[in-house]
Amino acid sequence: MAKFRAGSGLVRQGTHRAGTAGKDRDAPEPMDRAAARLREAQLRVTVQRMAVLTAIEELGGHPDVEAIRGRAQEATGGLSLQATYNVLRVLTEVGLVRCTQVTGQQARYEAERHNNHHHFVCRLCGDIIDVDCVIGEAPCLVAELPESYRVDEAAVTYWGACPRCAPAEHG
Amino acid sequence: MAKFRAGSGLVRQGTHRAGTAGKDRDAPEPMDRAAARLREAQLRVTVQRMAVLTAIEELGGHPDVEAIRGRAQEATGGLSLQATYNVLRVLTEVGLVRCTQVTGQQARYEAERHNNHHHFVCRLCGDIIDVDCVIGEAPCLVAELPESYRVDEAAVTYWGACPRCAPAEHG
DNA sequence: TCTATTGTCTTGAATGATTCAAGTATCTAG
DNA sequence: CTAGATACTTGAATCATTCAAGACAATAGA
Repeated sequence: MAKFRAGSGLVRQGTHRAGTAGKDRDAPEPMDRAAARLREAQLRVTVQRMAVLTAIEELGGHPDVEAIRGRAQEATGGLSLQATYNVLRVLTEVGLVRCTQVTGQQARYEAERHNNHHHFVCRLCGDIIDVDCVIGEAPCLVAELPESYRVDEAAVTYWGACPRCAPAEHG
Repeated sequence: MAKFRAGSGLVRQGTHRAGTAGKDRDAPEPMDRAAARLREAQLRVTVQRMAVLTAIEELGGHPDVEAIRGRAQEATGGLSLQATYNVLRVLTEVGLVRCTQVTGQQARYEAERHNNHHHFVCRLCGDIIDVDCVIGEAPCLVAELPESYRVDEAAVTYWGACPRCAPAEHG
């Protein structure tokens, strides 16, 4: 869990005092990618943002805020809950991460991969799993709605029991 | 807003002191239907449950807890928030009403009509509108999931801007 | 490299929907 | 009509999320 700081690594930027820390020489690859992503999105590059973005990518799946914060703290040494929320909101706004909020659960996040997938939610354990859309790019978008409705997204959520919980469901 | 009580009306039940109030002789039709529905569902018939069920049906659309309580209070004269939640949970459990919870909004309820429809959600005003499924009974249920996953429902949510909000969206 | 400006982070408190708990009132079977 | 079970009321608690003010850091410009 190598800690890192905002300006470190291959970042070509006004401030170019490379190796300030001296100990994070071999860690930075994913962090630098995160920094590049942030710049592309016109966002300020901060330790917290890099840590959160990297945490989501490395955790995989659909972690919640607490899990993301926990992972990000390993890299930053301390990340406030508020900052976690702030960063997640910003990252979601610019489309770097995707927020999925399921009935009665807290928000969950995942790295945006632009592959138009949907979600399976286990009613028992609450786990969320990606499901590729078999119908195509925009699945059920052929809704019978008047033209006056602007539809920009169709989200499909499958409900059921996952393999681990399905056996226990018998009763 | 005629108030009513549990045993009133055409209810054939142990307690048969009809006309206790004497003023709600012509109102009871929807309430009695509610009472019948509750009994069919093996639930105890209470003023609060009848009022909530009737409120949801008469309100139409997708009212939230507060709206339902407000309407139900007109009939009961006073319905606690807790009771509203309790009743809604029970009614949902037995399938008399359907709960729809959308990202970041409070829960909304609608009368269950068993017609397999989906929802359009306006990103701006949060309004929810029913959308009939064009593909058929079980729309996108052909998910590419391993057999070990038990899928029992596929919910499609369309996101966009409703007619009232769409014009304001132009920036 | 240094400084100013702007935006972000931290801390602590507030919000709001929902739920828990204890006591009272009501429903239903007998 | 009574007993027992269940539901309702009141009041407090929970939990994710947000608001607000001050401390701090990142970027642009000198």
